[in-house]
Amino acid sequence: MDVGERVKKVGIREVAKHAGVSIGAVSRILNNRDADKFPEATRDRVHVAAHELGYRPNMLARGLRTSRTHTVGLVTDMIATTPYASGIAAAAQEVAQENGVLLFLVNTGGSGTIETNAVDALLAQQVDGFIFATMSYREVDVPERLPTDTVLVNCVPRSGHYRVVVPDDYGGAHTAMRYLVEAGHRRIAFVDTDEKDPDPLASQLRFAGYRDVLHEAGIPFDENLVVEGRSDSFGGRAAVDRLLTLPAQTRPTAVFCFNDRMAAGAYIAARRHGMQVPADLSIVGYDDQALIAAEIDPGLTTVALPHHAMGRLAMKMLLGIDEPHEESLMKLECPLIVRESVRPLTQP
Amino acid sequence: MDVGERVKKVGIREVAKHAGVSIGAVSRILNNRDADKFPEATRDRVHVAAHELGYRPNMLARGLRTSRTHTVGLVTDMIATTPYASGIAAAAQEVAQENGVLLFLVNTGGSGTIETNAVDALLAQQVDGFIFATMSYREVDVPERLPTDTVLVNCVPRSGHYRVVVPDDYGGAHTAMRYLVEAGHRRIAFVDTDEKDPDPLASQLRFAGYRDVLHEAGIPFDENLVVEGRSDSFGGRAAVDRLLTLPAQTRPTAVFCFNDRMAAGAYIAARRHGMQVPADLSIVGYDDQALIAAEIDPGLTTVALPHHAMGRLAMKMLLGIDEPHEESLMKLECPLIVRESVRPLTQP
DNA sequence: TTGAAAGCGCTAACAC
DNA sequence: GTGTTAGCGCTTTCAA
Repeated sequence: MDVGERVKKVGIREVAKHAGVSIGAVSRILNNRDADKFPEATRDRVHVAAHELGYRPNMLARGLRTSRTHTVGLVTDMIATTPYASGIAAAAQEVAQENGVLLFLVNTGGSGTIETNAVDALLAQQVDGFIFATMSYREVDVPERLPTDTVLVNCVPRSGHYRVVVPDDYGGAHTAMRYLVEAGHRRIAFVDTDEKDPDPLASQLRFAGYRDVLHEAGIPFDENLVVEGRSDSFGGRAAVDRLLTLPAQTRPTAVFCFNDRMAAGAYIAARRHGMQVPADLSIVGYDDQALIAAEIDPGLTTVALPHHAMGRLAMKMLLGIDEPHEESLMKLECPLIVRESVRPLTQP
Repeated sequence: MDVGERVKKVGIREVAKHAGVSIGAVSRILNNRDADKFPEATRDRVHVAAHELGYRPNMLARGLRTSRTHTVGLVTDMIATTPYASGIAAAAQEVAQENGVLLFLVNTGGSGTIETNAVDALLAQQVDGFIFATMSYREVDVPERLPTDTVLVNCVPRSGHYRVVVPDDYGGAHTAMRYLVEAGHRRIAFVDTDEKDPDPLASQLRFAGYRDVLHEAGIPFDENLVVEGRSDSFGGRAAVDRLLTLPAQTRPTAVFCFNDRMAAGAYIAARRHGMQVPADLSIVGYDDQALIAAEIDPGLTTVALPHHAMGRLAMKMLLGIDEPHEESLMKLECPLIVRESVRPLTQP
């Protein structure tokens, strides 16, 4: 298909001939393996020859010989249309690149068979390691044959022992709720997702943070203030709509939403009820979702998910850089991003 | 680092011994290379042995021998936080998977040196081919050493000849504008991006569609109705804000926005001016951006970018499936997605 | 200080 | 029908 423009493959052999040394010498000099034992003249000749010929080592051959391919596999259950966690992959790739490692990316869409096949294919390519990441923070059945030195991101294994990198959702929710309580809010609703199928750790932890802050602040828990809906703006809107039809005395002054999409729905519901955000209703989200949180009006105060940090850390752990992490469970902070959707409440 | 649980590598040799045949026979039987010349009994023995031993071919060795690795490299300028075009990568990966090919993903962030290094690294891994994709539709300087059989997605090469897959932005804009004109609008604004740095083909083509429909409909072009801003909701809001302070007679009844983020800003501006969408202002976006277009209130009528289709097609072209595409420039349709942000205008 | 040679696991050409 | 063998391009041990 090509018109022969693909340069005739130059291998170590041509370099050796060109430099007038043996191929063994070339290999050792180019790889700095006791290269200092060669006189500088020889080393230069080799380097020059390699450069002139445009020599590029064949990583297949090297990998076959050394059984290290400088490739890693990242398998995720991410779905095409979900920009959610693509930051994880991007960050992992970034670190890989910084270390001369190439990343195989496989999207399984969550299918177990595809996962297994992907792992097998990757294993056949002799990858040096795996990262297994999920879109939402949950418990997972780890695919068969996934090596035990794999790093899991955004999920915990239902069985077996792996290194794991997860967001501190409990802490994030706790911070957000304290922010609301300290702003004087006492009737705070929790707008949860109703998608409880694959053990939704995120939802549980965020709810726990909600409940505990209430308790710590001596605010009685009111189950009427916990509502559920689909985890998108429609679900958020419907759920908050229900909240806002409550009698004025029991109606919340603030809502803490499971995620930013639901929070966006909360804005819509509030508007439909003739309420201003944050004047009449304060709203806090979760995720710091690009294209939503910052761009909505008014800017949404929310908790950021450390996708980038998780991706980077996972790859570093896998590549064995930055050793200090002896923990095998890394919980990363979810910082509160303060924008304009919460207003301090003067105590009634 | 592992506790030796990594099963002792079983190669073709063990399978041969186990089945009582030679390694050549195993290779040919397992690869169906004139496997029919072997009696069924032998073939079975080999298959059984391979299965029992959990044999997995080493793709490095195979690749070294056959010089086909069943891997392809996808290099993009995508930025971590931009979910924009991740659909391209997901779709490409999907097709790769369907064909037993593994995808190397490299994010360059647009840096030329990183691009070049990525291409070299990928070449060293002996990938079978490349896809080069950009986040926004524009002209690009193709990285050095990128093979000429690479498929470009969402961009056209400034020089050289490559197969290219791009969205039909002119057509999309044309469709959207006709929709507006047919709804009776005559004062239609174009809210363009002001980011003209890397030749913004998208912007040029969408503007051309805008201008041409106006002309075809006999509507005079009014330069006051073309405004620019940053291509996010803030820019859209500011630009539309300017539009809405125009005197009532010249104020637009509809705005066609460069993208959905700007359209979201247009909603905000309208609201701030006490106007309803679409009652007082009709809005059309571009991109059909996930998490925005469908979830905003009211739902945004917009033009969808065929990211998924582009990714699939590009990979198919690269892998040589679906041959009928003799064209080397594939322009993919951008369908209009009708939601609720446009209202028919009764002619004044 | 350098070269020769033995493989890494596989495929393909050639024997038998 | 099946076995043998020569590499693919590289690293690495052992000799010289």
